[in-house]
Order: sequence, then structure tokens, then C-alpha cells
Amino acid sequence: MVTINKPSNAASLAANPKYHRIWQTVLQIPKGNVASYGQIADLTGLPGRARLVGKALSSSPSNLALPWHRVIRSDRQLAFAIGTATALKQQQRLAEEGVLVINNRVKKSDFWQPNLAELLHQLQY
DNA sequence: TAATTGACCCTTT
DNA sequence: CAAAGGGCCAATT
Repeated sequence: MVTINKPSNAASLAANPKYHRIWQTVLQIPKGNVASYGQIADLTGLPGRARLVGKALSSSPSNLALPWHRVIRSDRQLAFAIGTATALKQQQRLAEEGVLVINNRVKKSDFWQPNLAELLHQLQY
């Protein structure tokens, strides 16, 4: 008999429609701004799913050229341990677009404040 | 099926 | 303002 196992590899994860929607939202973050994981979850229609946003980013195809560096914690800190290669890369990319990371934190004013009507139009699910 | 694990968040100290 | 603790929830083991 044929067993139908639900695949749980990276490929099927990337096929998860929730992830696609999360990626689409991340793509809307303007250069020079940042958004928190929870903020992205909310804007994607997935309230309470902040951790899923992190998961979606960690398993995102590199060819998407996703601005993952614009997603940080709600307390204004970068999510990666200080000094790690990934954290440094994120800090560098942010600096390139004018977002300075001081003591592992960005300014409150760096957070994206989207126009909801406009965003809804962009995200035509 | 139960336990563990996160690129998290919020409230309280 | 920083740290700790509890909560959260999908994915993994």
C-alpha cells in the first residue's frame, strides 16, 4: 500500500503559503526602515506568530533577495548574538541604508510605520 | 503523542 | 533602562 507522508524538508517548507505571504510583507519594508518580527506577523494577518516570521526568514530561498536585515526585535535589538557573522552582516547592510546600530539597537524612529490602506493594496492576497 | 526548540513578545522587577 | 520570567505557537524530534 502506498503511504502518503507529509514531506517536511526545506522545499515543502518554502512552499508553505504562509511563508510566501510573510516574504511578500517583508519585501514592503522601505529601505532605511526596520520592522519587528511581530509587526510583520501582524501585517501578514498572522497575529501572535512572530516566531514563525523568524522561521520563514531562516528558510527563505536566497534568490528572493529578501531584505531580511530590516527585520529586528520589538525591543529595537538585532535578533542575532552580538559579534556573530550574521549580526555583523545585518549591521553593515543597515548602515548602508542609513540605519545605525548603536549598542546593538536602532532608533525608535527607524521603525516602519506603513500606510495600511496602501499596504493592503500592495499585498493583494 | 509528548517534549523540545526557536532570527519572538510582553509584563513585571 | 536592563533583566527575568512566563507566554506563545508552528515545526521538529
